[in-house]
Amino acid sequence: MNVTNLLTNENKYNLLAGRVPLLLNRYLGQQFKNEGINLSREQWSILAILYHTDGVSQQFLAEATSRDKPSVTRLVDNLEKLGFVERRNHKTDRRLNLIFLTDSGKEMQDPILNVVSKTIEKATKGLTEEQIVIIRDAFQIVYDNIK
Amino acid sequence: MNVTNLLTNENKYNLLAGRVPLLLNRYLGQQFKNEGINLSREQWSILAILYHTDGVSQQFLAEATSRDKPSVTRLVDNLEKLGFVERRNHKTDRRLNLIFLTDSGKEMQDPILNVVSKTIEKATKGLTEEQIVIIRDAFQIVYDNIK
DNA sequence: TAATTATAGTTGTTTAAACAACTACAAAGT
DNA sequence: ACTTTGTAGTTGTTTAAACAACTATAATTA
Repeated sequence: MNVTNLLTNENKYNLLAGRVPLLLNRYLGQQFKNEGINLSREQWSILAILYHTDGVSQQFLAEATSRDKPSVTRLVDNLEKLGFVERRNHKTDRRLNLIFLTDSGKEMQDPILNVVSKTIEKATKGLTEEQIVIIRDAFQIVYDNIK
Repeated sequence: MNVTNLLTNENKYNLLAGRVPLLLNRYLGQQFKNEGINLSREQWSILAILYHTDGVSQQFLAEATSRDKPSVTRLVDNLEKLGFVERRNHKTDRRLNLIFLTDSGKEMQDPILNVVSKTIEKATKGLTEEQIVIIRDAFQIVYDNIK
């Protein structure tokens, strides 16, 4: 294929980190609110890990979400205030907090996934699986380049 | 092509608005800092518009960067404090601020574009133009779906 | 012309990201 | 055992995003 210099570096930057992620995050936040779910998109990213693996350390959450430790400390603070998670001490290693879903947090799983599914289905309407797979592979390359 | 359900909706969400944009933005901020450029990535997004079209309204900047008006007010505040832009009154419509680059702001253009180019070249090393074009078209679809 | 509506921008508040500096604890090396 | 190094988490500060509420001005329309 012979595609020559269609995008400047600035265009590429905007493509990879520009308005689409910004809009999608904003849009998800609005959908949560519309459905009466009192949750930020960032808080959801933490809950999403816990729905997969409950009872992990903050360090694990930081790595899994590519955030730094202070960011996770505050997200967990706020999720704890909302009553969705709780910190428990590790049995033997007193440095670790293990983060567990509360019953209330577990009850949120279905409603949250519902909103996320509707949101992403609307957002990706018209995209082929082929496009999505290409994006996935391309983003993996970018991730490896700068991680 | 027959690719069946490779990604869940949650995976798709993370793909479009997840860690890659987060990491790329963080990485660009670090590169600016390394090069002694006292500028946030968000401030750069405003300067980038002005390097293309100097002397536009804050409303224009808001639409061009998909930010809301308060966000632009504060970005312009901070760029003004840094001495890179100035607000001027519109001749006839007293509601409008027109935002102009200062000499100091204009002097930043080359150093900034240098950092952005290096950053994006490192980040996209190994991507084909074909992949980038597919991402561009796919993101346009997503943008139209949720804008 | 006066009232209404729309547009441009600002301010207040909450939540989050990034980074530096810090405390507490565990593990390794001597 | 003691010191050093590494790991886990917190706190302080600055910058930004989102949203609501607000002021000022312009455009519309009754």
